[in-house]
Amino acid sequence: MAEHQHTHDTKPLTKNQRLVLERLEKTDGPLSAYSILDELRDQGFRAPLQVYRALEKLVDVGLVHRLESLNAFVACRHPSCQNHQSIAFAICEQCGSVKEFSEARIAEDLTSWAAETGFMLKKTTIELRGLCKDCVAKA
Amino acid sequence: MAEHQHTHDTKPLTKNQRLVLERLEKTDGPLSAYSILDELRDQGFRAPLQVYRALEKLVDVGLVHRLESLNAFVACRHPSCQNHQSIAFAICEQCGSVKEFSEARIAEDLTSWAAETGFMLKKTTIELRGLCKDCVAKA
DNA sequence: GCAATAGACGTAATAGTATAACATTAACAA
DNA sequence: TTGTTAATGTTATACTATTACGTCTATTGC
Repeated sequence: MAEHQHTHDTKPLTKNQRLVLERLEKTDGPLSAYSILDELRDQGFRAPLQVYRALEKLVDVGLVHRLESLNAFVACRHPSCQNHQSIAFAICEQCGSVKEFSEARIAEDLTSWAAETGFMLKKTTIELRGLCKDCVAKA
Repeated sequence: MAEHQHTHDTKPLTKNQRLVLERLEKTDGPLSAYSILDELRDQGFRAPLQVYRALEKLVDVGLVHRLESLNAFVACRHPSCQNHQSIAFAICEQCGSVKEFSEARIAEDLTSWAAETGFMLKKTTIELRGLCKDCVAKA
């Protein structure tokens, strides 16, 4: 399924992929596939599959990340994301903001755990839930 | 069958909670809420909410974990799980097995990231996808 | 040029996951 | 008993995702 080879990916985005990506990039936070669909009806989107197909490609090439714990998607905010094996997300339960980060030590720890265990690691999902700095300050 | 001991869990499980937990404990792998429902129809289960309500409580007290990337649930295999802030799961994409583990260093890394960032961490989701040792050997 | 092919797209239908809303029953204290 | 709370039962619905199939278009090979 998902090959993380977007360094070699030169093919341009299709129209639908571009529309979905632009919608995500304009939004400061995660969007569900169906809310993307609703926001793209004016551009001719009619069915979920148009969104899901675009998302699949965008996630493949690393321009979009899927947040498993939210069933939602965010545009990648990381300049040239391809070197980070282990991307993590901090999701604020108050304001919904999502902060993407990448810690080398965490990636190393998971890699060494996999090596010790004999697990062939393909992909990691790391999602933190809590309150962002701003929302902590307000509380 | 061993009794689980949770520090903050004094109330005994209700009938539905016990049935759902037993079903998960008998199964070597994750189950979706709806497959639990199907398997408990003989015990009188009729509607998804009976399963979801039981699962919510079981997850709360730590007897069951939710796998976000699978929309599925597993019984906790960890003796006295309450001390592990950062539980992680390695999911085999070939055979579906799930290995639960807990690495102190990862928890420390995430905690220190949160401290530096001002993020008030409530819960972490760490899910690894790949091939387990056995499936790598077979390939 | 012109099939043949492959990929993106459109559309309808359906499968799978989760919760809202409300009625009923059980447990139990005043 | 009666009032209260928690758990349960039930129906309906919302939300998320995929299957199946048909069309269109761009490219490839002849």
